[in-house]
Amino acid sequence: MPAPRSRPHNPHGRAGARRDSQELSREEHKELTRQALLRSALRLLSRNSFDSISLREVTREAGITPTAFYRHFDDMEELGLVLVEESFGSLRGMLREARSNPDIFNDVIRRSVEVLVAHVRSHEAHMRFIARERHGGVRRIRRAIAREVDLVTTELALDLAVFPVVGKWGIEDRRLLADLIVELMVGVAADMVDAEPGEHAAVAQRSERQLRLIMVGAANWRAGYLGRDRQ
Amino acid sequence: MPAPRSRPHNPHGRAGARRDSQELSREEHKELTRQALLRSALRLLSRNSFDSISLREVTREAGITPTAFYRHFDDMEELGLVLVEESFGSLRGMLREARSNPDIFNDVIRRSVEVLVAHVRSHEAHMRFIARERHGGVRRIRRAIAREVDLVTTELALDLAVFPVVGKWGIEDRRLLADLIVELMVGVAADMVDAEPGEHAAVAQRSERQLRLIMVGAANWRAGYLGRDRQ
DNA sequence: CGTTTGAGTTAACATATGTGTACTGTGCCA
DNA sequence: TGGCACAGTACACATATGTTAACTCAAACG
Repeated sequence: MPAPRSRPHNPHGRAGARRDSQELSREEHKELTRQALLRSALRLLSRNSFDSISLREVTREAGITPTAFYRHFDDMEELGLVLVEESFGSLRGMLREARSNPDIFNDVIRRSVEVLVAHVRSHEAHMRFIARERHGGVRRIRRAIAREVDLVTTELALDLAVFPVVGKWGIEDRRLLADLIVELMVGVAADMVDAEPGEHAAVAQRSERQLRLIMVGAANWRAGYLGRDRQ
Repeated sequence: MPAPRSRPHNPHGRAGARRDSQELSREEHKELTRQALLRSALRLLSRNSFDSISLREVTREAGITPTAFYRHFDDMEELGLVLVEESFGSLRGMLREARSNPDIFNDVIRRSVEVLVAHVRSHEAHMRFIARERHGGVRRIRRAIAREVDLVTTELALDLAVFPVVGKWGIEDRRLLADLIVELMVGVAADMVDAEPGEHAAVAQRSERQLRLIMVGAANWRAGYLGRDRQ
């Protein structure tokens, strides 16, 4: 018995990571290891896809026993759904904010891209997770992400009403445009998390120009949804 | 011993799937089980992501023993890379063809979308695989897909030279546009494999309109890459 | 201050995985 | 026709997984 069972409990093994049990209430502690689990999952998810990482890996990374996992989540899937929520938590509000103050419509584009870029930078792991699982292997997670993306699209479609030309379109057509824009932005986020940090600026600039091109198309769009373009 | 070991070899268990060993040469047979492995993998990949399916699952589905796998591929990864090749095999040629005959430029759009939709329909499993693994968990596969997408983009950028307005742009700007278009198309394919077959037409129509909007933007684009849109 | 609660532990289970080694038996070629 | 190549098999291995059951022991509560 080289290491006698003299450490028969040691709670908050690494989970707390800040300080020991001192001056932390019981539920504060629980919340802390819950966060540790989420962050551990996120770290593993930057290398592997969701349905290939195991419950045991996550707990190992978080510094707790496999069985303790069940104190926090029923399932790995449940943890994944929380990650989806987290990922879209702040983004939606920030994007809407970037679109308000419609002083100069031109700048709305640049600001939206800036917000997205900033969000990708500060929530890189989350966004990589979203990009990876958007069409990934776990049905419920795919659905959850689709729902969130849909919300963003719907909001954008509504906000587009204040734009000069587009504002006169029907909601259907504005949704079409919103869909195009959101799709582009998701693509940008996906490209960015795969790119080197040094390339972020280039990706951002490219997508800004593409967004601008779309807006030119919108400004010159006519004759409704079946309008022929005037090549 | 209810089932005595009286079946001590039985090659082509299910792999052949057509007929028994009769009238099939040795290497024809090998090719057949190779195909069986690829198709089995593809079937599993419609439900799970690549790095979560196991070698054993694939062989089980194909009707051979796990160890026989190594007669065909070194690795699951190698099998994955073959799937990437297969997925882009016919698509690229068909797309280029759809863009040739630039009689009426307007129709090029509709025809391109048609080709894509047809390809998605006839290669649904492959396209789902691509959509799923484009940002998926396995590095080398991601890279391989990126390379293929890049080729498609480059080809499109070149072909855009024959269009009336866009043709006068520099290659850089044409690549920007090509990139936008390809990104949209990949998104369409991804949406389509997730959608019910009944919705295919709607998705196709939506994307065609979006593509048209982009072309309107291109037609009215001016003052180079920093041009301000004329809202 | 004694009791209860519950986050975390250890131990054990049935089952799954990738891969090595040794085999078998048939299609093919000399 | 005899022998070899080799696609496929059987068996074994170390290791990994999800989950159950019974526990410990400190914080929170009466």
